[in-house]
Amino acid sequence: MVGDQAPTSERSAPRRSGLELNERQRTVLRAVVEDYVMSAVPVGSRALVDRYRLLISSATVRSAMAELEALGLLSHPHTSAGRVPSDLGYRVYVESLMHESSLNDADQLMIRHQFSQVQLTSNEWLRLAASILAGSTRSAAVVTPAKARRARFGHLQLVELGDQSRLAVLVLADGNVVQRRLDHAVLERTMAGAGLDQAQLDQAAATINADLAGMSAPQVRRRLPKLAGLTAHAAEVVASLLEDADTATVEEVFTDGIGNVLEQPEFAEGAKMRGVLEVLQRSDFLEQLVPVLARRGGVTVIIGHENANDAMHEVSLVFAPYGEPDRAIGLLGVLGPTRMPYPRAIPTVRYLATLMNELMASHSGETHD
Amino acid sequence: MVGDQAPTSERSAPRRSGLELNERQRTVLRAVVEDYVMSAVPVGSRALVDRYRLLISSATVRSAMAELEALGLLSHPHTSAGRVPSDLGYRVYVESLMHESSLNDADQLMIRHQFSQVQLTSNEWLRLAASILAGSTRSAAVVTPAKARRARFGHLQLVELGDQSRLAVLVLADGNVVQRRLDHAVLERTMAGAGLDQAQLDQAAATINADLAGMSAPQVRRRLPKLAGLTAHAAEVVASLLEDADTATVEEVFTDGIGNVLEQPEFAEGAKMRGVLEVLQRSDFLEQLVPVLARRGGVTVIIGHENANDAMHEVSLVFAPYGEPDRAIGLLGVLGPTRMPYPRAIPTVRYLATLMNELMASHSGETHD
DNA sequence: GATTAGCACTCTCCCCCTTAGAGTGCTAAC
DNA sequence: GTTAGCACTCTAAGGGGGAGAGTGCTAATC
Repeated sequence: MVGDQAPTSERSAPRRSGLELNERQRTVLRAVVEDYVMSAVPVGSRALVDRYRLLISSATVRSAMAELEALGLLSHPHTSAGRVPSDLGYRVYVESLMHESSLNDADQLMIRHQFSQVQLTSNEWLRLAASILAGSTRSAAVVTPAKARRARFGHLQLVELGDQSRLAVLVLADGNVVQRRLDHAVLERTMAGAGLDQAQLDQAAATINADLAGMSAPQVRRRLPKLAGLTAHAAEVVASLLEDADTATVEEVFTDGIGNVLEQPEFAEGAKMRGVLEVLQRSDFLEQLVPVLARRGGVTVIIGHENANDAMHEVSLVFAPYGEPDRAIGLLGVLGPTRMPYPRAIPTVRYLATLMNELMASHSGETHD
Repeated sequence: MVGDQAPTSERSAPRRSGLELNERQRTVLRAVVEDYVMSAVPVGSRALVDRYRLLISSATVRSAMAELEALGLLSHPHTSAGRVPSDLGYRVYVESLMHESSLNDADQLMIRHQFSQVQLTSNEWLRLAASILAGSTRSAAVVTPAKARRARFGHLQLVELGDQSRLAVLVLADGNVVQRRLDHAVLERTMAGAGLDQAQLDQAAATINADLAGMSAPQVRRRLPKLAGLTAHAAEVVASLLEDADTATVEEVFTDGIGNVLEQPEFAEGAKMRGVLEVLQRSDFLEQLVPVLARRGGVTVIIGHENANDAMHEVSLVFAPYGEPDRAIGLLGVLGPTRMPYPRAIPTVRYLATLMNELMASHSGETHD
């Protein structure tokens, strides 16, 4: 179920055996995590008893804490400071201690309302989703557009713009649209100087639309030798566009709320955030995450060192795929310090993923329609 | 030349009279700025003499510094620290002290080479431009897509996708492409349940293409009552898309190198960057900047408090418009601490703006072709 | 008359020390 | 098993006290 060679080593359940916690340990761990998430200050036994009205003494809490530390769930910044959850501690909390509720109705309504006010452009959805995620979790939000794993031909349109420039607009089977201006020097050469009008372009496009329906880039390539003239040239462009779509790292990533993270004490020195930002912007990090998360489905939480990428060792990701498995898949989620309000983030991410699914379904055509 | 009600109060020349600096003052100011830009440490008279081999004593430098301070060009963090340039000091430096060279040939070649390796998609250009700007100036780069001030109809295509969903693809006169899925419930109602095939869609699109050529949103609106059926519905969609394009804040802003800025000592505490990021992402800040910069042309430098936006008081912008004045205008530039390497940033921004112009021109069709 | 050497003065930065306080771990009593 | 008590540890905060960098002024110099 969990890929072995996955780029991230997240786990979905506390699979280590000796991790049966007794009720007291569970209570203490839960309280430590929740207190630390709120306050960002290492939490001591005394404070815990006071704040959570535990009906036991601080000494008892201390011994429970010592046990939890031995299990690797808590750690000690130094001898005489309070306890801090380890990555594993958060993991156990997320898996089995957290009170996870679905998003309350008021929030759901508010979110739906915001979506209803926006035009039906998918980019606007993505931006809005990022904005809502960021605002609601006080973390950084990341949303990638849904795209098919392998781009397939949908529909081509060749447009003669007023001033002799030409544009190829390719609608992919997954509904995304890519475009490219045509180098008209090349075009004219192809046509041996013959003038091109819209009718000719339309005809070429029609031929191609009939010929290449549903094809992937390699399939179009194989078809190329059978074509000639303008049609061949256009098919060449189609192949190239499909290849671009295949190889492109997730093209546009919508982020929001990076400032939220910069405000967290963990990232008070801004330089710490640098590596994270770079990984997010430049590398194929998200691209690699897509198939992993898609396979798992639902919300995946990746905590600190569970992330194989070094730059991400101090942050947690709460992500979910959205879209239709074999059609177009995108990712959305939040990124923040490991000290993240998981009970808030997880339902929010889950809700937004289902919402995006709904939106995509209702506006992209149910197949049984 | 400089707009009075412009959202930013940048100036293009040191217009205050009593600002005739003598040669010594100029030398000292230049040295202070350059030293401070490099080191980020307030610079003292002694260090200046040593490092810049000035053939005068530190006492002389001190008196020159005192004069510059009286003029408001330098300031004193505290009694016994070195001098730091004020915003005005940087302004004078940029206007009349800086040795501005154009970008050296090697860099130019390197940049061109990178562009030549990228497919002819305008989004890729923008991303690449941001990446180059960020890397080359060690600041944050911002690039907005070129778009027309007022969107005009270019070419409409209605696509029947395989699964009964329909897509309107509108090519604007400025070459940008916007799309919208059509709500087929509405469509079916319009057509009174009649099935729609691609031929009908093509015909409607053809009618509209002939009818609406070059129109802006209000013009299309006025034309609406004269249309009926599918054509009217499509024209309605066109109008709505044009209005979206008009009112949209700059949709996608490509940024890169935010981490560069977070590394600067000025922004060591990450929270300082928060306001800047928010202004950049959320507000219509850049949108408002477009007409101002377009009117001025060339590279505009906005230093610290010259920026009317409070959040931007600790950063400088070096920006230039690109594109064709009456067609489609975009912005590109860098954002960093006021302590910015202007002599590097300005030529780089200028070069990239001209390069983008070239790219747009060569791929969008010269009108005399 | 501009420039410079000399000097007193100021202020930050850093190091060190001390103290207060929070928190622990252990032990013995309950 | 739980708890009170206590000694111990470690940090964080505050307070000198130089050291050093830098200034501004004045008087001497070119």
